[in-house]
Amino acid sequence: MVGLSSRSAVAIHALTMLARSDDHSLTSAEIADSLASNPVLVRRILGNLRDAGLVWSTEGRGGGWSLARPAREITLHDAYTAVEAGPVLSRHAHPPSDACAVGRHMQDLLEAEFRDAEKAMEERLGRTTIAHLHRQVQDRERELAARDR
Amino acid sequence: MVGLSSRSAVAIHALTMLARSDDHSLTSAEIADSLASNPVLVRRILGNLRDAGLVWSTEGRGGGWSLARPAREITLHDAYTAVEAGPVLSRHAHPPSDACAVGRHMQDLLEAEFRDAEKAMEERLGRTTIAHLHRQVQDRERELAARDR
DNA sequence: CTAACTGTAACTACAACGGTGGCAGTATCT
DNA sequence: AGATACTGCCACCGTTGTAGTTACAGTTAG
Repeated sequence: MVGLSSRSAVAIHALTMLARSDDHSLTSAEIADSLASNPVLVRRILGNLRDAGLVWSTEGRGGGWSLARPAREITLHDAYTAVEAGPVLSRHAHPPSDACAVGRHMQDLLEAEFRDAEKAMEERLGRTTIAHLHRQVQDRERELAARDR
Repeated sequence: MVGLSSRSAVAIHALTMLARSDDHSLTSAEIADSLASNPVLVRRILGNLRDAGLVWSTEGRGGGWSLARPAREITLHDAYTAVEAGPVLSRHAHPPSDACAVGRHMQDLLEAEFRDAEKAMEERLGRTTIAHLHRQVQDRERELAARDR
């Protein structure tokens, strides 16, 4: 029931913020503010994104984070795989009994099924880019501005 | 990284065992043996499957568990939804800041994306039935028997 | 009435999570 | 030089969900 960590959500949120300000870098504190979280957590996750080549950071005063490539070339799947290590559907906690015909084969069979299912999910995540989310945010902001006029 | 619980794996494993012995019921102890687990855990999970109408149980001596409908009418998705409550991709831990344009909309946008992705996964799980897994187990057993001849 | 089951509650040990504080390293500004 | 503002990293905390276990009440068949 607990689901996976919320790291993907944080990563995608941060990437969208970086896409929004592509002319200047953002600090982990600024991103943490938007997330109502704290800078260390943000740096942990953005560190993963950097290892995956999605963003880069500069140290020292005036430092911060920027996208390493155009937002339209970063998918949600990229963010997901960068920060979320394990499988989504978890397998048997122990290997089942070898004395049972079902036990002998179920692990293999489930592995194949679960992998396919996860692949379907990841494939769907790969269809949306950060640029797409960024544009949606802009559209919604424009809509709000028009309503207030 | 931790992924979801292994309840789906247990549920599918148990359902396949029940499909295999559709003329007699199985006890939670027998199923637990095959899983190298323990009966209480099995009863917990099969209880969920019963609530979902996938299996039924009889109490008392000679009691046990049976499928409530044909194995070809039970998909992995049925098992999954019966035992796994929460979302697979987890959302923001907190609502983001309302003071940030990205924060204002990201939760909604992510919800839509993640829901689509989860749907893709569930749709794939819905394509495989317990009967299918059962047949695969039989095939593999036949293959093993042929090899030993 | 005893044996063999389900059903459920209570408990343990453990792992991962979000979150926090501290501090070394690094770059910029004055 | 020295202060300032960042990243990077480590160690720790409290909370939560997990698998697993014990215990026991309820139910049915022999």
